[in-house]
Amino acid sequence: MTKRLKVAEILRTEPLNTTVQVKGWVKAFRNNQFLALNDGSTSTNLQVVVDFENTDSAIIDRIKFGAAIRAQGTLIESQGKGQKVELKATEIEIYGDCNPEEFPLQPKKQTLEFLREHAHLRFRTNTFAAVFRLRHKLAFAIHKFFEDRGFVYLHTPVITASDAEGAGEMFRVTTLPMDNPPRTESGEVDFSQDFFKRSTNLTVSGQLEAELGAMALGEVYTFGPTFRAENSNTTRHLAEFWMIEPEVAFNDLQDNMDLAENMLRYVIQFALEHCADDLKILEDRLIEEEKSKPQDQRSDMSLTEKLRFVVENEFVRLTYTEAIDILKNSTPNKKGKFQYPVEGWGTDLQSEHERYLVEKHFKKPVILTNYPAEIKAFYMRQDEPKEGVPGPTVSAMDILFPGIGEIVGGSQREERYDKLVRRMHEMHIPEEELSWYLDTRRFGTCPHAGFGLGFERLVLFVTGMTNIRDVIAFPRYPGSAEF
RNA sequence: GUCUCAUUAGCUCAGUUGGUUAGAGCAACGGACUGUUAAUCCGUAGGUCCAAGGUUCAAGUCCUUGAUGGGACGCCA
Repeated sequence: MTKRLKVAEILRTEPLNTTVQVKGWVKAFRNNQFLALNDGSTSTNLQVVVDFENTDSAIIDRIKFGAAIRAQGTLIESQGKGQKVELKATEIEIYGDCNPEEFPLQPKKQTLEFLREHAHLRFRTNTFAAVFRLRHKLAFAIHKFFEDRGFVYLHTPVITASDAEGAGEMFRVTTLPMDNPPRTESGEVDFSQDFFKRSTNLTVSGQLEAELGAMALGEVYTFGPTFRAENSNTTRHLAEFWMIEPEVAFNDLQDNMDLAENMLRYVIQFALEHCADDLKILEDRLIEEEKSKPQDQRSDMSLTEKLRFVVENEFVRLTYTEAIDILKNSTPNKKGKFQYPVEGWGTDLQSEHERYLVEKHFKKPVILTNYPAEIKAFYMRQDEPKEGVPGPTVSAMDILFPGIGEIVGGSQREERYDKLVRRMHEMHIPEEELSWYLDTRRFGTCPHAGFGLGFERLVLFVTGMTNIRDVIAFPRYPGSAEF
């Protein structure tokens, strides 16, 4: 019995003149003879040469695009150009037929929009196979990065009772009957009769729980699904996405920036080292896609050049106040080219402003820090007043990437109990609901910092895909929860 | 949620100022060829022109409403 080998292993070890067995799916069948076989282990296909004169024609007829087959024979040096080795098949077995008249995919270019509507089949295309192998490697690289640095992977709950985090609209979790829920005397839904005896939601962030872990384990991170019920319809938002949230005791804002920047550079470097084949597929796809764009809208770097550039160059770090100055004096602002003119200090930056800073002014990733307290979350550490800064700021940081915008959002946390509680009152956040969170500040509080990284946004950047719905297997967004 | 563009064959798209029988490339199918690599050559089949209403002698084409999809913006990761 010949052991089955994966295509990736065959191409790596090239066991010439031995009998090998492969199993996979037909990607092409030319000339009744040349079968391109892919088993998912690599983007490269194995050429299987079928002896059509000595193979049952009933079998030959069933070798169709998409069919699952087994092939066995001798691995030889390729007699043709285009590949080093090929399998001279003596046995072909069909596991699963694939009727070309019914199969939605075709051996030709298909648009991402079409494939999105057939998301259950799109793994079978070169592009999506490459995207999902890369997604896996990036997830692995993130775990390795933190493991190598002594972090503890903390699993924070998916169902939470807190609705005070303020990160966005939440999906409610309940087992109460929707048509006739129990009501209190005042007529409100009586959640004390619900499964958890209180109102619960899907988590919008594991940060607050991660902070609890960091207060004893020192360095923790979360990596799990996160849910936002915002009605966001963009190429960079999902209702269900995966987020990585490190939280580190005794780190300040500078440490936090270093950690985020090192992590991003590490995982991108990891992809460059371990996913060259898949990156090549995606790079070629991008070049092909950009051919239809006018010259001035094409990127001046290829995908891998862009990734190398990020790995080799330090991110630019500047404060919100400095960014406002640059934007105020920028050519587009003076010429009235911004849809939202930069008027003064204190308002949030629009995405056109972020894009200008990253893509035009600095032309590299940018870390913006020390935002106005007004526009940021309650738990961010309040800065000391500083000359030249018009209002109170917090030790926040956002990392902006070209083409993606905000990929990381984080801060040094407010560890001072009094200041934190005062801020919660100002922002009308009920203290009693977060008493467990405030306990961290009451018992052995310490400076600490953390951030959230949107995993799909990272995958977007590394794969060069442009719609976030194409880097998660089964995307959830307003009006869509298919599959 | 707002704005905007689109919807014609399995896919990607043409379709003129409203006018006879709606076209192409690719894919599929049949055949030829048999060392191909986006194979090639010959042939065949394939249409509720998104839906409903309206204008008109006449609507794929114009108008209204809706559905679906793309993009931009806002919210953010």
